[in-house]
Amino acid sequence: MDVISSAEQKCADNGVKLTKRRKQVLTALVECNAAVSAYELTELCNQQGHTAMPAMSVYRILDFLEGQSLVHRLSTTNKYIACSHISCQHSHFRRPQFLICNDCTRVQEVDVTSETLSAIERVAADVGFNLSDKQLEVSGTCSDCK
Amino acid sequence: MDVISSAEQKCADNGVKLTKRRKQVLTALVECNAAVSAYELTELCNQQGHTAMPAMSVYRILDFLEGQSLVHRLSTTNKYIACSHISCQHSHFRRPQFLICNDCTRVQEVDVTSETLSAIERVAADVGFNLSDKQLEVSGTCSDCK
DNA sequence: TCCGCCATGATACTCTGTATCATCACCAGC
DNA sequence: GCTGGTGATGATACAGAGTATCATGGCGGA
Repeated sequence: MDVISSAEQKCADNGVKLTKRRKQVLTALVECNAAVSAYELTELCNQQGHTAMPAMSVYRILDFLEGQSLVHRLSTTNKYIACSHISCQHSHFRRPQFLICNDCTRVQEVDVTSETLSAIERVAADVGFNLSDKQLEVSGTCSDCK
Repeated sequence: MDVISSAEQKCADNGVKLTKRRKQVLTALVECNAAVSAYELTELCNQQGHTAMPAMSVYRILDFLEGQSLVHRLSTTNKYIACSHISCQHSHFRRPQFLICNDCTRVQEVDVTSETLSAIERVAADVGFNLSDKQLEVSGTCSDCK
């Protein structure tokens, strides 16, 4: 079962539809296999595109896909990547951690270990801070680039 | 010794100057005691302002101040805060961790514990990733807002 | 078939950040 | 004091990112 079919299934389970346009955006993002900005993604869609994809739609569709946990938004770089776990039964109850390569912009999605999380929570708790559910983003150099 | 004088001293030690304009920006940022965008800061400067402060200058000056570790840039929100340690002898050899309150936008700057850092490094190393020197930013709710 | 709802199209706008060149202030050397 | 160089600032224009708003289109249910 390919990625898009899995995504379609997940949407159906949630009672929403993965329309043609949404598929087109998700497909482009999956295929480019990197973190891209909304405008870069617009361009990608338009390259393979039959009908023009306006940037406005890409933003809306990315919001939708993010809500379905099919894509992730990296707030440090304002870019988007396809979730690594579309085809599996992985749930996002643990906060994801993104390793962003400074050289090739490739992004690796890993799970934060409970060890990491509790270490961060402890530091936060010391100053009376409650963590919300946001993800962790750290940058560095990936195995290919070093 | 007040914050601005300390900042001036640190700049002098590095052989650079904290000019009148730079002081003005730093003062505004210290006084507002929150994370603000470059344009918000521009407005703040212009409110108390004698002579108009162009946004362009604020960007340049923020770059400068960041280079001197007098301010920090939060990349998840594209905002800036004054460093909490201007008046003390704190060095930034450890990576700072920022706790960002979703409600009041107040930001708490704490040191990453070596425990946290090594936990994250271990996860990264598992997938062949070398961390660079960037800071950690997590969001949540501060003690005043909960 | 008609209506309503949601997705998409289209346009305009704001906010953020950068590039570029002109001007100014300050210091060194004469 | 004058002059020239250097770094800081001023001013303008532009590129990029994201939002607001209203119009249009397609699909399912009554």
